[in-house]
Amino acid sequence: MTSAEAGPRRREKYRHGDLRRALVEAGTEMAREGGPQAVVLREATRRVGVAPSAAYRHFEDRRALLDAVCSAAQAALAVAIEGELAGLAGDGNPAELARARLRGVGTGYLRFARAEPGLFRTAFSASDNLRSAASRDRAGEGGLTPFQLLGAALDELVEADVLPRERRPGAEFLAWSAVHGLAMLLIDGPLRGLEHPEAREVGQRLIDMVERGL
Amino acid sequence: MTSAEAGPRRREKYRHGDLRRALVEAGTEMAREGGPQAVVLREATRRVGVAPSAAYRHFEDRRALLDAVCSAAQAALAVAIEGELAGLAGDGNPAELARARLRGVGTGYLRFARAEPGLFRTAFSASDNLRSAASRDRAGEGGLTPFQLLGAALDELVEADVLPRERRPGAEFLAWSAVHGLAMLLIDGPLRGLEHPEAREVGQRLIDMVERGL
DNA sequence: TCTCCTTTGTGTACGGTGTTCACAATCCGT
DNA sequence: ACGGATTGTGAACACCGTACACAAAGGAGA
Repeated sequence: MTSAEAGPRRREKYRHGDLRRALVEAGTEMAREGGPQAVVLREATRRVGVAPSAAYRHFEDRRALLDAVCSAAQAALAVAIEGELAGLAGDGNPAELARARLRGVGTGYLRFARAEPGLFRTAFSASDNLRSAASRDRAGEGGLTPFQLLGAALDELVEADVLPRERRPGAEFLAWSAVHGLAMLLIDGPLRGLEHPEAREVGQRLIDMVERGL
Repeated sequence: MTSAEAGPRRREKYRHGDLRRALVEAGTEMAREGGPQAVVLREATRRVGVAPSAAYRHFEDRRALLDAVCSAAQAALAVAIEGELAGLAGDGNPAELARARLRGVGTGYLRFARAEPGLFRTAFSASDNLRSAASRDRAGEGGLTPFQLLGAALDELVEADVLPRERRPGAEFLAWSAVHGLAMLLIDGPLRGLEHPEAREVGQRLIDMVERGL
């Protein structure tokens, strides 16, 4: 008990314990509120209660922090898609189930984009991040990234004989393009402000187009 | 001739003449090099040779400058699409020409995205800008914005009896979604670095999907 | 032509940001 | 218990967007 008088309360622990995770969580919250632009290194350290330079013990860059947040956002998207898929029950017909699962990936994707626009934009903020899309911390509970979930749904479609096998290679890029583009239109573009029923309808219509045209 | 000795050469004209346009041009060049993030107000004034605060005589905000650059980028995109369309000659069959024109809009869009990724990203940087997409300074030589060019192509498709009239309303959003999404994949996403022949092929395949599924 | 007002660019200043670096506190293996 | 590696601190730098008072230039009316 050297100095227990009314000095400014000492920090409980000099070491934080898990500063890296805390910073990513703070950054994720900021991304949720304002997109990738809003994840500000100094603000993150402020929220965690730590000096700005402390972040550099765990991230080389602001960009590195943003990449971690980006991964977290992609994982959240994967979880949303998994949630959409979980409610699907096969009524015996495997072809119909496979189709429903592909639609589920699309609607889950769009639902997440509208529910969490900040996180969604962050998940796809430009960087070298998206190159290796197959990483554990970009995945959901099942261990699959959003991209891999889409690929799996397409594989099931082939297995159920509804998508010709020769059309399978590269099909994920076509489907992904369509849904991702619509998501952008809905949150940033001219379709912003479309309310739930209309947004849902145009989403379903787009997925119809993909199903028909794939 | 009050002070014509060896003083530091006076600025030729105190008034710049057309500072606003000069700033937009500088900003556009920076956007071309590094996307929307790279259009920095101070740097623009530096390139033009003017004090930073001078910009505020012509733009309320950095955001206002960026919006102007964004409009210029959209106009450039419109010109690129028009260029793609200009090479098309009808071989008598109006249905085939209409189809070719729709494809032209898509390939022009994708070509521009790959040729000018910085400008492309800037053209669709998130803001209130995209809401009123119909403005003269977002248009090409023909006075139509990229969005309106797509709409016109779809109208021709209806006129040529290849797209059923009841499917026309809202179709631009479906087509735009697909092409825009692919553009994003090609410049920022997992398809980055795809070279010309492959990129062109996946583009054509996507447009096939749209044509079939619309 | 002179004067006065409006427009447009200047200089300075403030707060915020990312980043660096020497230093201090803590933890951990020996 | 000790000594080195790890992790957080504080001060500093350069840069950014923005605000404000001031000065230079131009134009309208006498």
